[in-house]
Amino acid sequence: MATAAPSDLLRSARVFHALSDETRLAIVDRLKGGERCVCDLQDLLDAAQSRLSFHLKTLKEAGVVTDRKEGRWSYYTLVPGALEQAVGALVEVKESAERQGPAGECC
Amino acid sequence: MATAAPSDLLRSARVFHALSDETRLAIVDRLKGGERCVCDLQDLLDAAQSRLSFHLKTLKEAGVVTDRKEGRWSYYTLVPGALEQAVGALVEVKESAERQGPAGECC
DNA sequence: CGGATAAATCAACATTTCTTGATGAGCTGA
DNA sequence: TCAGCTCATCAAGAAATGTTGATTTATCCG
Repeated sequence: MATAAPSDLLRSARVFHALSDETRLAIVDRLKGGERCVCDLQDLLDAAQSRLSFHLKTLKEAGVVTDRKEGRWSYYTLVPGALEQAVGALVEVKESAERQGPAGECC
Repeated sequence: MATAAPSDLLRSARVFHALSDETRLAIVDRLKGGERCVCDLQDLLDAAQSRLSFHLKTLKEAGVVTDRKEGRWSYYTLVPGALEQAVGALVEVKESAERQGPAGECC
């Protein structure tokens, strides 16, 4: 119910943005099964290599995934704890929506 | 763990996109306190009227909020149930990230 | 060494998204 | 009826985003 701090909103917005693209959501969905290399994702998602690289970079910058190099491969995984805040914010909104006591008068 | 159906991803992506903007997230945050008219949000967020209208439309199209007209005012509220799916998807990813059993070999 | 492979990066382009200021539509109250 | 208010919509422009097809870097193996 209390309104969130602006910096929290900003951080959540970043995560939501990372998840706002269908391709990225598909990537994340695959990573639920564990670590994957880019070439693997390429096959699974039937996406061009540079396209995948672009989206992985976006996810990484949002802190949702990390990578690890091994030989000529890059492996990506979900970052534990990355979604804490976003989940919290989302659940709060969801619960408020369900409470829906017609609230604070206005105008 | 099971990978999500494409249509689910698409729907979640729509919601995440709605929440991927700081202004919209601030709007939603205000609506947690209950129904608000546009003019009220305008004051609370210090945002130009047409800008607010634009973002409210985006949120409405994503199914996150609805509006109700009364006289010359429009009141917006959170839609109960709108976030079910997105919360579910997000929580699944979060939990997978925490399980992080180094999974299915690759390449 | 030299060819092949994995993946990041770049350049160019199209598309989408956001912002601002103006205009228009509907309601209200004097 | 008319002035004023709330709000949606439009038009124009700026900025961000996503796609594609090179090119580049690093690694591996023959």
